[in-house]
Amino acid sequence: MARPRIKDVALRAGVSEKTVSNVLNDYVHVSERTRQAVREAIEELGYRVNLAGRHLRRGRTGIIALVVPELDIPYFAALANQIIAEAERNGLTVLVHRTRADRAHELAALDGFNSDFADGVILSPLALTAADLRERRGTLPAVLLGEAIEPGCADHVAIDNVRAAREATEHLLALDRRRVITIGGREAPGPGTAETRTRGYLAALADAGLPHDPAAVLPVREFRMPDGAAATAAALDAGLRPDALLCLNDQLALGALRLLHERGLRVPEDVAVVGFDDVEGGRFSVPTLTTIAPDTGAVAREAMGLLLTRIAESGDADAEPPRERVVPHRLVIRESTGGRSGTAL
Amino acid sequence: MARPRIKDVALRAGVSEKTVSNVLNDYVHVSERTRQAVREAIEELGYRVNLAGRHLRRGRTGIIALVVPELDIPYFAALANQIIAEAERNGLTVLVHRTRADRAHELAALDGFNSDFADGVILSPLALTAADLRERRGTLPAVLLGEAIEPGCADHVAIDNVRAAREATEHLLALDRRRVITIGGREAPGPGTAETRTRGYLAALADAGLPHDPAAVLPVREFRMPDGAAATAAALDAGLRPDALLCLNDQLALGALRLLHERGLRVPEDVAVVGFDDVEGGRFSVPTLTTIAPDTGAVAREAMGLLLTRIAESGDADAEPPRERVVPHRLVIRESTGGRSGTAL
DNA sequence: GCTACTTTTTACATCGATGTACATGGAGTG
DNA sequence: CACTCCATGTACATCGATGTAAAAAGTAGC
Repeated sequence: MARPRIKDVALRAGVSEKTVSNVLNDYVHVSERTRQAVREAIEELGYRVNLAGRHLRRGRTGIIALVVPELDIPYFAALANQIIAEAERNGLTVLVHRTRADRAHELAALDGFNSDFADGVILSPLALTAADLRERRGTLPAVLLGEAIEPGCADHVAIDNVRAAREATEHLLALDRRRVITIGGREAPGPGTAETRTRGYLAALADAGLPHDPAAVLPVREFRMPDGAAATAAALDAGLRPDALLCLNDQLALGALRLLHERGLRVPEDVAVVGFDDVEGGRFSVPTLTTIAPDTGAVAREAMGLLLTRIAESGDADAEPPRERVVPHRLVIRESTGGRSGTAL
Repeated sequence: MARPRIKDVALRAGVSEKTVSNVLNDYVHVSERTRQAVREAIEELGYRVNLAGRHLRRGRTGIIALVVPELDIPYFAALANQIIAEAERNGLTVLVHRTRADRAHELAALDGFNSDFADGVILSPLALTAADLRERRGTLPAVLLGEAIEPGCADHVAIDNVRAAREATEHLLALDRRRVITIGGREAPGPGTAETRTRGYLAALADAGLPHDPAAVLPVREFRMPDGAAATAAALDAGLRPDALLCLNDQLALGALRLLHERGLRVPEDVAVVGFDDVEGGRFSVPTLTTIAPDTGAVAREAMGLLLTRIAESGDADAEPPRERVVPHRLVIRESTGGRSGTAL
């Protein structure tokens, strides 16, 4: 038999369709007797609400879109996992899109182009500009992660990247490293992860009274292992003799570790290495990886919280101004900077 | 102004709503003039179809659900990435759920309980039984990945796990290793990944005329790095003196590599290590990891293909019987079994 | 027993797009 | 020129659930 409709349930329970709907939605003024009867009818028919109908009527889907550059970058995978868990906790479902770090895709995400079903978006942008955000026409509730495009443009959750990079660099300097280079850095104004972390790095150098060599900031195309290895190779081949690498994420760092190994350089004796993100791979690498560990659970929670508020507000003219949430991070010291030779167990 | 409806477009273009709908759906019999007029009106109003309405009317959402144990296991993350890409290519959107390897969650996924929106499901089960599948009442089109629950229960895509494990084991035996143990193995009948791969391992041992020590098959709770490290530690502590490890996925292998390093065992000189999945981490580990590389692109393509066919068929009484697709794999030999010291670049 | 409430239930319109079935009009045919 | 035929366009019902407004049923007070 075809899937039962609310009408079938109503018929069977001997009440009106609206009453069934009321039971489904836990409306208060339904007598216990009726409620029971409806429940039974639902049970007997194996009825389940048709979300299409509900959606059309209510204008909400209970789906949120999560938009990340690529899902096979462990940090984003872990984040997605957390966000899905968090969504589940709130009775929501997560639709995942990837942007491949493409500006057009990111813009489309904000305007809800591919996520027409979504009540809101959590976006991890890499290529958006502040102007993009200001000109944004869509009104889809959105929360940005990571990149701090510009304060006040949209709800935003991230760690304090400048401070984190500064702390990581200070840690390296405290180990008496003096030739610290940055893999994945980009010396430029702007809100990007690369830029903000580079600023933290430069600030730490300046504080320590160390000269700054522009050649020590090595940009990469993507934040993946091959890029980390390639950039490190390029640095060595260019004659830089770093005694420490500040890698702007763990993937870059793991790539760098591998390359240093291939070049016969010992970590941390010859070169110390730090990463960002605290992915699982860095807890089992040889050597294990010192890293800045953001509280991703907090990122997911805050992002979801902000988004839910936005969704609830949507339609209100008196919506709150954009909110900023800074989540905590900490420096986890492991073997790659001389930390205690941790056991994997 | 409120979001425009099809009605507004019709009004503006001076045609009927249906005509607008026809233009939207590329219906053939619309004169070029009318088509243009409608297009302009759409443009001017910034109209976009409301998927809720369309969904209700059509009964299809263009959303498919992808259900995996956890998204932060690199293999599943990579797979998800591929599937999302494949879905995009077909104009579909992917909803992601996690089961945490929980049978109830997996069942719910098959019945579409949390994926009510989805036109179909791609499920990577870990805990389902053949009985579950046979008793399945839901009619949501579904494709299973990986575990070969039982031939003929549902559409299914996987590599030939038995053969793959056999090849990997033969590779180790060809290196004159005689004490090969299996991390993550499970000696039992059944269709699970652990079970099938273990069978391949045992078959290779038998073929080589080697005795089989039940203690050499070490089950794990999860297929993650910590479990690999723990199981390896347990094996060593139990007095096994393996000269090769067949790890049933790369995460286990990477965990094992780390632990072997901690115990001062050299890879591959003292112990050779093989994994499954060919995740990126194994291409940059020290040493790099020999592994069985499934063609995940093919997995994604086949799964999507099967699912689309199923969705197209759904409703037909004369649906095809369950289909099986075996995708190719290959053994990639790297340093952990003495392969050429590959460069990371 | 009647009024004045409140609680419970119902009929109906509605959300937005599209399928059905039919009306229209112009081209082609004998 | 009447007539078929087909391309084009339209009115209306429909998908399934729920908000609105109002009817029906119940309760209390006098």
